[in-house]
Amino acid sequence: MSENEKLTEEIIFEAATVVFEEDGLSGARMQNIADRAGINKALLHYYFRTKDHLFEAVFTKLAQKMFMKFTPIFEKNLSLEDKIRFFFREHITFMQQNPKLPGFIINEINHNPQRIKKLLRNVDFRKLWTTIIEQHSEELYKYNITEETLPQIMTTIVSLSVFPFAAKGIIEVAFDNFGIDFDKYTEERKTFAAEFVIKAITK
Amino acid sequence: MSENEKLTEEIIFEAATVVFEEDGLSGARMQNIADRAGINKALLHYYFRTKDHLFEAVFTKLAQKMFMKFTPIFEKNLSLEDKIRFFFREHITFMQQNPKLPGFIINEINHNPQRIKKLLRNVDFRKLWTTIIEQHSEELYKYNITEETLPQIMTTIVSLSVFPFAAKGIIEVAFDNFGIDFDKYTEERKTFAAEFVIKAITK
DNA sequence: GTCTATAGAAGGATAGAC
DNA sequence: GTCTATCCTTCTATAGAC
Repeated sequence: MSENEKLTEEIIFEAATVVFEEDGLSGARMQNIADRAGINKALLHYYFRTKDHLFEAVFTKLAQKMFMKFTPIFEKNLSLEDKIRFFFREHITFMQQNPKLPGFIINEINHNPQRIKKLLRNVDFRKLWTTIIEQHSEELYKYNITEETLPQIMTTIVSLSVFPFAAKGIIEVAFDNFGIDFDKYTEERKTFAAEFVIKAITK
Repeated sequence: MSENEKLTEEIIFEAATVVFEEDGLSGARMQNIADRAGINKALLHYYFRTKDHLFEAVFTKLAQKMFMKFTPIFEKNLSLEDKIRFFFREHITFMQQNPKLPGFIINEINHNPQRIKKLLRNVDFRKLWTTIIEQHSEELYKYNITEETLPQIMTTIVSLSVFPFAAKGIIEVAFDNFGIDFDKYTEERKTFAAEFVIKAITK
């Protein structure tokens, strides 16, 4: 694979990323991707054979990028409260840089749940949870967290972080009426969401 | 308009609702809608002229259905805490019956923000908020709610309610690993989310 | 490896019979 | 009001020259 070939493939991939994120699989047009990459439509097929192949490559890369952002939680040597603060700060910062990613991934998975099954089949969620429990066993008595409330709390944390970006289109319009700026809102959300959760789970 | 015409139009509308909710505007096929309605493709055009017209009708109806669920909050004569409980109970119940609606609306608005502007242009958000403030002025000293934290709290409440349904595809797969049932989870969420918010905002 | 030209399929829309 | 047949555009994909 020559230097030049590598380059072209990457240019196509990046153009495809933008177009798929914007329009989704069914709404995206190969012509649009070719135009954005500054090359011919036929070249797309030369490098990626079909639209589905190209989409699959883009989706896998983006989904991994998104989900990888969750893993530092299981590694960091921080108190539970600082982990919550760390998560919201890092995750929201990431989405500020990729605001269309949450909506894109959620939508494509809803349209084709198989995609996520394939992607997450190697992830042992239970083991991750055991890790968390063991890391924080000594401080857990302080919080309203049990085996039963865990799913609620986990989804709550993700909801608070991801939803504003997934529903960006609606929220921006609603905020218009209050004269609120979306970027300022997401910046404030990093600390608001963290303290909100900590307050709620502290006994 | 005869009785029969009314009926056909409704059958088409309902078929279109199912297909658009499932596949989105760009993914939906007129043939698919016709098949589901048990009629011919040409009839779709007879009643709704174009695919866009048909979609517009369906989207408007569904979006109104969704947003109407927020309004009782401003009417009910309940304490603030009971309003929060009422909201989660009613709103989640509604989405249990329409689980694909949140993802559909969010996605279509992200693809075309104009849609929601048109729909919400008559809603005076500021007036609604003033109403809330006035209704609960005497009890507000109990809570960590100010003009500045209001947008955060409002979006937090909606996030906790809507996100699990918008991201249903992902959450169900993640829950598989824990042996958790999505329906049981959403049922529990009605009270969990309410108490979580109340705990967090109470001084 | 990259282009032009075009095949071939799919899907939205319409004409016209009944 | 409903159907069959078909038009016409759009889009994915490929053939073939360079």
